Amino acid sequence: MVNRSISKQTLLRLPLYLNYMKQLGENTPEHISATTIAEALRLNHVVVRKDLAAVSSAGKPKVGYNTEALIAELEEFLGYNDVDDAIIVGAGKLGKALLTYGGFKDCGMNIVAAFDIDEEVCEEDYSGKRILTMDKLMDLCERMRVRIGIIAVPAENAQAICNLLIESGILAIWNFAPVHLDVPEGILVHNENLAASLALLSKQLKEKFDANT
Amino acid sequence: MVNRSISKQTLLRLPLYLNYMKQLGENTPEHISATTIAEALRLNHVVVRKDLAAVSSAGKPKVGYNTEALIAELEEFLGYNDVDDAIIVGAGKLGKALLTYGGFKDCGMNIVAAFDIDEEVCEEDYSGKRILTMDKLMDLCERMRVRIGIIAVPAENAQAICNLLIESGILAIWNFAPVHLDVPEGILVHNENLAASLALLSKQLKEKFDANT
DNA sequence: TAGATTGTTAATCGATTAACAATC
DNA sequence: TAGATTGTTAATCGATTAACAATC
Repeated sequence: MVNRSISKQTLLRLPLYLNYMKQLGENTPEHISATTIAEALRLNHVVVRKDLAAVSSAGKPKVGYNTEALIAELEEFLGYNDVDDAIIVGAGKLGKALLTYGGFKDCGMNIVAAFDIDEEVCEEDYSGKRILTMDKLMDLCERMRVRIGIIAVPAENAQAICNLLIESGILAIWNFAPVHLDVPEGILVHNENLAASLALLSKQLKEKFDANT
Repeated sequence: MVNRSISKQTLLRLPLYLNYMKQLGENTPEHISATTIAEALRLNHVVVRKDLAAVSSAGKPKVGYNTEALIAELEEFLGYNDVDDAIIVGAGKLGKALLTYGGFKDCGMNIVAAFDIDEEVCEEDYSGKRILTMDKLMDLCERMRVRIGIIAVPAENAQAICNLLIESGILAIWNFAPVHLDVPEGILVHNENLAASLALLSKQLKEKFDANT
């Protein structure tokens, strides 16, 4: 398996392949070909083949890939096997939803706790996860060496929280606030603007209909 | 303003420009240049200039763009001015969080209601939004001509809900379940795999450190 | 006028697609 | 052996970057 120069697009497609194979359930064949996956996901078969070749070296002509082995290789490659911790700041509805979402575990992600300024919501127990007051944030991050922070606070507070996270040793930020965060060199930021995503879908739908008229 | 052939990448960057300008608050200058935006967002200035040129024609050499006018043009272009309706299926934590999230309004999106099989959570009132039983879904979609559906149900049920939505006249689906949805030709699907997104961030962080050692 | 900025045209880069060779 | 499939090499396409002309 050669790791170098996997394109961003490939990285985004790999989880799709994984999902598809995992969802086969009882219909899981012992072997699966790039063409089969491509057809199911409506992708070009050469794209899928190249993506898989970047991750696995176990493809056999005529046979394809051993499904189980390919799933394992994808999970390994995507880092789903070594668990990584993250914390959430902002225990509003979105923060709580993320805190208790069960799906992160399958991807090797563990949400340690959430933090909120509102003392009311704090110390509650959410399916085993705790919501703590802000003053405990820095200490916990340092003690547990948490490197990933999730920002689920209102836009107005996002930059201040971002600064605090960085001060606490956080190196990567998943930002749900619809603001651009100003961070020092070397800090990773991934913006997740849910409203803009939905609006984009709406725009694409409108355009499709305009094109047909 | 010429609309044709706006690239996917441009479409994803436009909301960033909009966010940036909206966040300036009291510091909002009367005019703003592509270079200024590019520096703040750490993008190449030619990229920003081209993106803006695709949306606006009001840029003046030496002066730049009128900030207010540019904001208005971006909002208009992204369709934030004409309101579009959407419904949510699945009123778990994520569904409820989306149902009551205030940020959709700014992007011209209106969540009409959520639906759930669990009668317990139904008929509750969430900041003016209602959670209804599944049997009311088809009728409401048809009556209000809702074209956008949001899937926030467990992965196992996502395909069945997807089929129901399409039967109800839904044309675009925002899918939060980590499954590939099989849809007929012409139905738009945007997959939002939150767990995979976070895991990708974790992987990128790991890789960065590996590269430095 | 000079300089900053827009906007356009050409060059480069990267990703996708096509064609083909290798192999079980 | 023949055919399906992998994997590789070349061609195409699209997006980014660079260079430059236009203009307020």
